[in-house]
Amino acid sequence: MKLLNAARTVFAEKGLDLARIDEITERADVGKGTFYYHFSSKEDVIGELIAGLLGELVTAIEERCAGIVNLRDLLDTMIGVHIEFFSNRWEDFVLYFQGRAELTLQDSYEGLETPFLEYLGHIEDLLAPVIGHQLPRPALRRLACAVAGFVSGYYSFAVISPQDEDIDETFRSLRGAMASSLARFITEATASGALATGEGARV
Amino acid sequence: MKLLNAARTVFAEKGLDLARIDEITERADVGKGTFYYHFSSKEDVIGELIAGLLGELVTAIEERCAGIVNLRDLLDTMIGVHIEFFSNRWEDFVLYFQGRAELTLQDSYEGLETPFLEYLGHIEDLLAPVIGHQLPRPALRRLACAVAGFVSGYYSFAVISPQDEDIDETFRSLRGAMASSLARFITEATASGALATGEGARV
DNA sequence: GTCGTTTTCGACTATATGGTCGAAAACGAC
DNA sequence: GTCGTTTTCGACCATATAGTCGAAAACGAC
Repeated sequence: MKLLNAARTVFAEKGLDLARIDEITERADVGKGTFYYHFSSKEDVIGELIAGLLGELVTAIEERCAGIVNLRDLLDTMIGVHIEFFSNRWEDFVLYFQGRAELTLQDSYEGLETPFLEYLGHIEDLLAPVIGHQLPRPALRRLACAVAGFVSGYYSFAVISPQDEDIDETFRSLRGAMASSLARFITEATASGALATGEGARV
Repeated sequence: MKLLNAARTVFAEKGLDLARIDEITERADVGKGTFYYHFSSKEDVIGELIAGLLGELVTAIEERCAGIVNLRDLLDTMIGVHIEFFSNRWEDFVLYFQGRAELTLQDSYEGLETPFLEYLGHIEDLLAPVIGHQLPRPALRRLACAVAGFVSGYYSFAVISPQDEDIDETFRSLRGAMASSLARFITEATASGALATGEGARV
């Protein structure tokens, strides 16, 4: 929809908080009333946008990762899906990242947390059967966090490097090394009992 | 200073954009005029806060990493410094993360980029002599991005996991595995020529 | 204790912006 | 073409908040 697209653009440009409804409606070339006819508030659009985005991402992950039984392959594919997904969708990456940043705050936008937790949940579900050991939920969650965090962490930092314009290309070239190292990371962390021990920390 | 501390707290609570000057001055228990006597604007405090934070972090990194010649040890120490630094400094981590999120936007706060680039620069300078191969600057930058991104990426995601309250503890337990895998990541990426090749992508 | 300087104060201004609302257009069934 | 429903419109309201400013307090040198 015209409004959602305009919103996506403006949010990616100004950030969730500083984006103005007026600017969204202007870009979408509709009256302000139209906006409030379709959405109940600013929070509402943000929620819809992020939920849609993560929904798509999850679908892509599920589709491409189904049936993979090898940890390294799974991670490689997962990373690959992220890269391909965000490739040429810069606005969506910013949205994803901004949404995540909101979550570190005390009062983030209503309903932002749920889609992110679902997203993590799906990653966990894919990881679980492929990892040798039987892991408790919280440990799995930590691994899912590591996977998602590593990918977006690198991506987000690479971004502020001005001389390096073709991030996707660069990222793709690092993908293999990253998948291997993540797989080893998981294998080692699991085997060493670091995760099982962390268990006692507070689960 | 009272004002800086109040500002830090409020920014970490509400986010850079939504934090109100009024709330900062109230918390600091000073008049509004006092704020504007010390800082020229909201941007000004943000800049000062982030620059101070990253300066401290860089100092800590330099101190602890000086003289380490082994890649794995260097990474382990680097990660360790980050963990220790942000341990019990939740507000500062949020600030760091929010600041980074701002950088993905078109018009981020004036002067936020510089301290982050300096921070990356220091990481690069430590990494460079320890890596076997001679790498071009942009490739080094990518590695620095990976290190910083991985650490904060995991940290930030782990945060939204509600059942897992002792993040620092958990993180500490994963530290070893992470350092090894990052070291391998770098070694492999360098050896495989992925970074050198990425060179052609746009350097 | 006086006087110049530094620092503090909070009422006030200017403005920006989320959200409302009643009227009008567009649509579509008949 | 008429009438009820859906959708659009943008002027308008209420409010929040960054930043100003003139006056007063605090300080400190002598």
